[in-house]
Amino acid sequence: MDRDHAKNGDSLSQLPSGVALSWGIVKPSRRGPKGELSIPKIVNAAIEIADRDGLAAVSMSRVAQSLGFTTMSLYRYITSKEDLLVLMQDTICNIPIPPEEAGKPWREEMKEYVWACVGVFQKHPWFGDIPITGVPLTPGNLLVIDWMLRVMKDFPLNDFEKMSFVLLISSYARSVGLISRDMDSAVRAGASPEAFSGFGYGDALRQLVSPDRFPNLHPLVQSGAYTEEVENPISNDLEFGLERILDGIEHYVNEKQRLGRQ
Amino acid sequence: MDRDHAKNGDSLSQLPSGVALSWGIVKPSRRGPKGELSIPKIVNAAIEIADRDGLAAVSMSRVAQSLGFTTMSLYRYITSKEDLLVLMQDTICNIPIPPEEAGKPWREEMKEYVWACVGVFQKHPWFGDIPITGVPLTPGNLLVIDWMLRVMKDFPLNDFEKMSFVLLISSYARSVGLISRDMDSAVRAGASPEAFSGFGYGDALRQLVSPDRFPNLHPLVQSGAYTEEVENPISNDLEFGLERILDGIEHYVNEKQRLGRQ
DNA sequence: CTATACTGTATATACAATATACATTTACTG
DNA sequence: CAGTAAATGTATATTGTATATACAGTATAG
Repeated sequence: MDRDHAKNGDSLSQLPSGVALSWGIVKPSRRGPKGELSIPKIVNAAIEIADRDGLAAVSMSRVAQSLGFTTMSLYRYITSKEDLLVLMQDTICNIPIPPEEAGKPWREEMKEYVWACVGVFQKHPWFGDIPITGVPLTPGNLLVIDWMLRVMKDFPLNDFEKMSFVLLISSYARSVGLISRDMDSAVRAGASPEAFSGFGYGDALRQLVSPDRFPNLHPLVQSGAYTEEVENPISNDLEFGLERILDGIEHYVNEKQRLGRQ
Repeated sequence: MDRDHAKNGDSLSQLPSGVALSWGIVKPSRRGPKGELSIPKIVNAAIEIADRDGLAAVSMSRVAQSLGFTTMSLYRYITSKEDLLVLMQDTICNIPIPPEEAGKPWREEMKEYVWACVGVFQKHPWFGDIPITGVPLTPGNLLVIDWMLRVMKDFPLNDFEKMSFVLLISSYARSVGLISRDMDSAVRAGASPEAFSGFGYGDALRQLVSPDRFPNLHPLVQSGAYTEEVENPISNDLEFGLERILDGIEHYVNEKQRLGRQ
């Protein structure tokens, strides 16, 4: 038991400090004044600033200032700015997970997941600016993975196949989220009345993308299809890609089931 | 023609300055001393630094220093650090594109593309740290898109469907590239002999991921499948996902062809 | 030849993250 | 209850960042 305890303490303390904080691992303080600040207060203040002015606006001094404290006071709660970013990320990823429902089609639920992720990107455009450092380790992220595993509970697949699908879907969700976000911000920026037809870089590309150097891209640039100057609402575009991925998953599961039966 | 000229200048100069530079758009200097520096020299120096010490190590002063010039000299060639990042990105994306080959299966070629992208991430791990600001606009990126359109030349699809597929494949390539990169760096970091079995965060997660809060993830964490402590080489994992996407594309193309024939 | 435009540089500004030392406040221990 | 240990928030300083500005030198066009 002693060894167990030591081992436990060790393996937990080997976690990146931000990850440890996200799990609520803090050494309890027995003496000294009660902290006036708190990690949630700091994280929420940072999120508010990022929502309003972007991730670049989140500096330790700005966060502290918005709370009425000095810059260095924050370092009594987190060890570095990196911690803060981890905590911000985990906080906004904590989306409500729909309760298990008996006959719900798995395709619907995976779509629900992707659009929920996109929603996070739209609510918090800075989300995509936080670099991914590795495998998800924080509780908010893991709850979402747990959800996706629940969806695939009855698939005739092993754990690794399921994890591959989680990876596939979540990668696509991130991509879609980033694109949606950029689209949103472009719309917000180009909402001025005259900026409609000549907006974007279509004209410039039409000069630069020559038919000899870019034989296959050239017609798409000329027609304006590349720069989306013509119909084709992007939401359909992203849904379209998702349907292809789900088709691919479905095909694999069916094939596996077929092989299992015979 | 006058108006044309004016319009041309306008639309080109509306491009982000880094993008303009990537197309070689610079106002030619007629007087004054010849520049000792040049954009390629600056960009290559920056790439070297990033390759060696990561993107964070690329500062204007460090780049200038490595070239034997002062920080501010760089601003005679680029307008901001953002330009430099755009140029770095475009430079390393300029991968050799295989010549068109008659009977080559499209699936093979798409895989070739994805692994080529992954190669870029492995050669230049900082690639994934450069945020994507929007639609690709620089020549290196567009050449790759041209390649993918070439692969789909004979697909019975319209331009938008093809662009959707380009988006789908390139998004996945980026995801795979990021993961491969992180894997590589983890291997490099954990290559020390004792770091094999206890390496990573498996032990910590086994304590934190409780069966009641994470009913579906719990068994994967316990078995070590989640933290990859057990077999399952990730290269197969990523190939696996790609095959699913290609299955989804194939399924769609077949369906479309079938509908077209009847 | 000279005015012009361009080069590289020196200096300065305004931030950034964070290390360190300190006064203050609290609560556990004897 | 007293005293000590620990924790908090702050002030200050260090180092590093991007970049604005002004300037001295240089090569070219007229």
